Amino acid sequence: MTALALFAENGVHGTSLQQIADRLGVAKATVYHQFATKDALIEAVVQPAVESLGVLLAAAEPITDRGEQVEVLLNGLVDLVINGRELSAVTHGDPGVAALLGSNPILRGHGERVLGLLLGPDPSPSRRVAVSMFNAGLMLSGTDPMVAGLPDEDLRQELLAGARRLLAED
Amino acid sequence: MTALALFAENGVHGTSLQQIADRLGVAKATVYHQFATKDALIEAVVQPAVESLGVLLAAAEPITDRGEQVEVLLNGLVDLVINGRELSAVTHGDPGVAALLGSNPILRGHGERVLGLLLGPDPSPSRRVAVSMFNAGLMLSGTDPMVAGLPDEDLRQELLAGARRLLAED
DNA sequence: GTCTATAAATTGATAGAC
DNA sequence: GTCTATCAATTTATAGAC
Repeated sequence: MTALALFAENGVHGTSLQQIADRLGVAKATVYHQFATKDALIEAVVQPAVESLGVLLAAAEPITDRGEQVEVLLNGLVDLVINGRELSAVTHGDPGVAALLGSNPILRGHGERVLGLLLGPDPSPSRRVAVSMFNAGLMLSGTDPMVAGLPDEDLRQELLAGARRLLAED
Repeated sequence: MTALALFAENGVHGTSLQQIADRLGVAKATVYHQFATKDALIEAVVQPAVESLGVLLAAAEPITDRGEQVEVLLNGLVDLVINGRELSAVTHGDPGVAALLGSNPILRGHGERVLGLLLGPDPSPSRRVAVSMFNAGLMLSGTDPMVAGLPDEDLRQELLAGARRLLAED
């Protein structure tokens, strides 16, 4: 999707349908023919990642061994970021987007389930901060120019290594 | 500054001068009397942090012992986040803001100096990713609702602990 | 310094021809 | 399906009275 690139560049609020239409080389009304509203377009951009996240959660939640569960989750989350470097930054960047996505009950539920699994039962303040840092760090590193040149596989392994250091169970 | 709270809530692009004026209880023209443009207002909001960062850099850069230098820098950066939880999220959240701040040569320079010190000489890909994760994690954790309830001093220590785990020198 | 009023441009969104 | 034309609302920003 072309809209995603613009969202990543200028933020969702900073991207007008006119800009999207211009870059697509079509008229603004053409965009409105496919998406009823701007919010619908945003949701369409986000949807594939939401579904992937749902699959990952369904796979991780039944795992009873805590260490293995976290490991599966971390691997899956890193893969999601690698497969869509731009998207993750968009969803975590603009506070306005966070509010809009928070109104989507499915995505909201997924976010809470991910955090619930990472936090574990009865999380300490220490773990809360570690999970928070991991969450932000993972999502925004995907588009950080500082690591933009790294091949996918290298970035994958380094993100995993960082996550393990940050989230090492006490 | 009242504008900061709104920026943190809705993003910079998502906050109009009308909203700012309304919350301040004054007319829009009154805001324009103090700040020539919206960009000038944004820069004014950011400026105190820029100056603090400059002081921190001036203190850290002359330190010759590498371990001590990083330690001073981490402590200072965490303090900056604690002292302005909202601001750091604003500056790192909206991609549009990042672009605007990137056009400010002073802030741009400060950012590069911080990263340069954290990366150290001839940084490995591994270190680049770790620094990137730390950077994003530190800045966005300041406003994460998950840690919003923590007292400043607790958050301070936990952020430092996370930073040290993430950035432990090889 | 603060206000009302307004300008000029852009926004999200719609109507209707082809 | 894509276009031109247009709507009402909102945006940044300015002019000028008090």
